[in-house]
Amino acid sequence: MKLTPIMQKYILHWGEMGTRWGVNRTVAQIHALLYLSHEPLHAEEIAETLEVARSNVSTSLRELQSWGLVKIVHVMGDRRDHFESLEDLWEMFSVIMEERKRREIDPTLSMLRSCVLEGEADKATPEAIKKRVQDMLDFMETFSSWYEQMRHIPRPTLIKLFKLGSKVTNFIGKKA
Amino acid sequence: MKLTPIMQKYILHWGEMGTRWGVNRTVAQIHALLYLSHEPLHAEEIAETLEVARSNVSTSLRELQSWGLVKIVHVMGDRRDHFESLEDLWEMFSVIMEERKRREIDPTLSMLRSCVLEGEADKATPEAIKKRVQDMLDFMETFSSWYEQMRHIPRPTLIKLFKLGSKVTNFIGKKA
DNA sequence: CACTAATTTCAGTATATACTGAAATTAGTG
DNA sequence: CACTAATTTCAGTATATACTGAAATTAGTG
Repeated sequence: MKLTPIMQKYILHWGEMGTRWGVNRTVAQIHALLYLSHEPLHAEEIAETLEVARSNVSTSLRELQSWGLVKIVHVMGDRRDHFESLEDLWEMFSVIMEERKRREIDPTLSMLRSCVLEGEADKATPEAIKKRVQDMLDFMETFSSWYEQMRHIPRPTLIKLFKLGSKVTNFIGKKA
Repeated sequence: MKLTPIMQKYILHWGEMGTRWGVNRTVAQIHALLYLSHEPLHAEEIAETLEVARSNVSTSLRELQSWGLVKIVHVMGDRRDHFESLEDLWEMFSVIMEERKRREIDPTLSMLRSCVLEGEADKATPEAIKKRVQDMLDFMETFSSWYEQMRHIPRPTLIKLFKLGSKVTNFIGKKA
């Protein structure tokens, strides 16, 4: 696939951003490329377009699939696997949130809970420090349960809520 | 400072999480240590506690200060700089959001806008692809303006809003 | 303003991660 | 079921980033 300057700019920037979020450059670039592409691409084409090794593409695609951001499709008369990205951005966003929560927030909550638990019997750790741990746990649990509720709201309602922005406070202002 | 097992567990986990979010391990560990500590620490003590080079601590503290997460305080009768972390977690969270937006989202918005702009005169890029770029821009702008509104809501109202969770939809359900 | 403690800078090195290319494996096809 | 295309695995290498320790700088103190 031949990249136009606009596509190049987009993909390079995305790769750059990826690295800042703990996603490797190639993975982010492939995701960007597949998002832009209006048709599924096969691995060979991705490798040529981004000028990276075929094997690198293979690994990166596997990673993207494990996130649920990319899936395999097949094209009639072609035995190669083709890949396409989620295109709905709300969907994409929610998939990323979900995965990051599962991989990062949940383990952190476990860690915090176990710190609090061990803290009860532990006389070596000053109370002030135990309190900090407890505060962090409370904070993250508030957040986590907020998120848990948000993800069950039907998509259209959620979008409405977002577009409403700070106007929601008009309602709760009266109530609370 | 002597780390108890709980503190150690907390700090090591935090360092680990940091790396997944594009923050280097030592920076994240120092932040965790200062958050836990009920009193400001000087650089030497941080270096000893975490068993890293003094110079590394210096650089990392500078980074944390640039984020606004840590600030210098002075202790009577001691000429060394001491450091303490923000302790309010809502504050900490909002500082991190603010910085990440400034460093990552804003530049991405610029990139997307310039892609859309160049797209107008560009005949090489297929319309379908231009549309994807436009969609991404719209999505991120919705998000960004939502965030912009949220950050102007007074802290207590915001906290109320969070604790309310999905119940907010009760209100908008009737309205929208 | 000389002295010393504290801090920062920076070149060099270590470490972690990304990437390559060849070899091995898997899976379609006649 | 032999053949070949497609894909994956993996050891080796390259690259980016983190970290160290010595030297330079800064800034308090008598």
